[in-house]
Amino acid sequence: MSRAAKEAPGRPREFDPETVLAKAMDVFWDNGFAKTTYAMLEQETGLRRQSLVYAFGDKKALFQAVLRHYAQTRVNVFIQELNAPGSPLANLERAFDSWLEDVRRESTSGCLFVNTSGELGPTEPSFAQVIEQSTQHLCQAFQKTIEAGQAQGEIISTIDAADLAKQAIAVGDGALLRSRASGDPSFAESAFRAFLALIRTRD
Amino acid sequence: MSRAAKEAPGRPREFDPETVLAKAMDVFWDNGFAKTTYAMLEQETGLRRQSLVYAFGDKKALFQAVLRHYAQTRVNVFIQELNAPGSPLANLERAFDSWLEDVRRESTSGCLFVNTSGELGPTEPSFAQVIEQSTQHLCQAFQKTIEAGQAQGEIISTIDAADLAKQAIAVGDGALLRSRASGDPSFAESAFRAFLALIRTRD
DNA sequence: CCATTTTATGAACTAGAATTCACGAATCAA
DNA sequence: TTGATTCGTGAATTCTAGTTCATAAAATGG
Repeated sequence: MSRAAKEAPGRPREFDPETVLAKAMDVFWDNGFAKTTYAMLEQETGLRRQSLVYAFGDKKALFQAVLRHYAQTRVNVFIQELNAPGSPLANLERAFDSWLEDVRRESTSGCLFVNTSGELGPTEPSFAQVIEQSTQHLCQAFQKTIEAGQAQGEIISTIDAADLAKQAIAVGDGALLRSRASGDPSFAESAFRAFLALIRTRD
Repeated sequence: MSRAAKEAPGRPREFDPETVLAKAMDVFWDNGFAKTTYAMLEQETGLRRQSLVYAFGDKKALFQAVLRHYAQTRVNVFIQELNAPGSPLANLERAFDSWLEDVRRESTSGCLFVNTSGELGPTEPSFAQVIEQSTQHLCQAFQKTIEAGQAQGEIISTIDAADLAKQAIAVGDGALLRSRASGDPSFAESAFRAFLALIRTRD
């Protein structure tokens, strides 16, 4: 991964792109795409706007890189939590719990993909595509975990796992959205609690 | 409602505010708050920008009026569907069906409140308040319907109705968001189908 | 040491959009 | 008819924000 870091011809860049991307992500996450200005990005990253443009392209290209960074960090670790060994139902509970932790820590941030989908919808295909692809991966991970839970008898098996997976994502997205808008984590807590109780097999 | 329309001192306005508000709502609904320009609003409403400013105030005030109009029309008819006489479960199904119809007809619109929450979150309290209040009304309507269904034995009663109501809203919001982003109604169809199947009592 | 290439910086440019100004038009009261 | 009040219209204004230009700095290769 870290090869070919020496033989560059010109002046070496003085920053780590991943680190800068992470900082930029926070700015976009807090403010959305339209309301984020280069002045904010300069403030947070410490770079001048032209350096950002040079390294990542214009504002849209930068945001696209940010979305990919979000998918590779946030969403993928979430997927790994779902794929952990052990009880599938427990994995689901832990996944929702980690969402709740985010909501409790900084309730006004929500999910970057949810916020972006709400702000821009399908109007910017380059953004929508990144989000769509990552969401499908997440959906598959949910489905796989749910199917495993159904096979083990932990999760109700009278309902199609693919439908349940989509419902899980819908609940997560909706709850994060509402919690962000209201600044109150209790909405997400209620919704998640109800969902987990519903899919558990009765005994 | 339509009293006191004659005794105005000056020149009478040449348009119906409600009609104009409905047209403006469509523009904001399609484009979001930031991306909507006065040029678009002029195009759609037929009014000049200064007439809009004079009648409704600046852009934020206009959008606030639009949000209230949305609550009074769209959301309130939805609530009435939930409150209809007859089977509570059937009312729930009909309510979700009417959401689906919207998604199928114009899949890229979604819900104005969801889109706005995603775009602006809590940064504009005057917007967030209108949305929050309307959402609470909707939540109460869901809860009431669910409680009635539980009393009649149609709906599973081992889970708190308040939690279920929040989950219903989360599913609706999330599914509308995703369907808008992808342009595909099938996500909402799956999520709704799973939710309705889950809350129905097994027999 | 010189040519080349890439990066950093400051300033200028440009476009778009919300707001405001000034004036004409329409209605009512007296 | 006149004055007061509100509404409609077109243009000007002002400001913000993304993009681009020109130049300096720092590395590599021969």
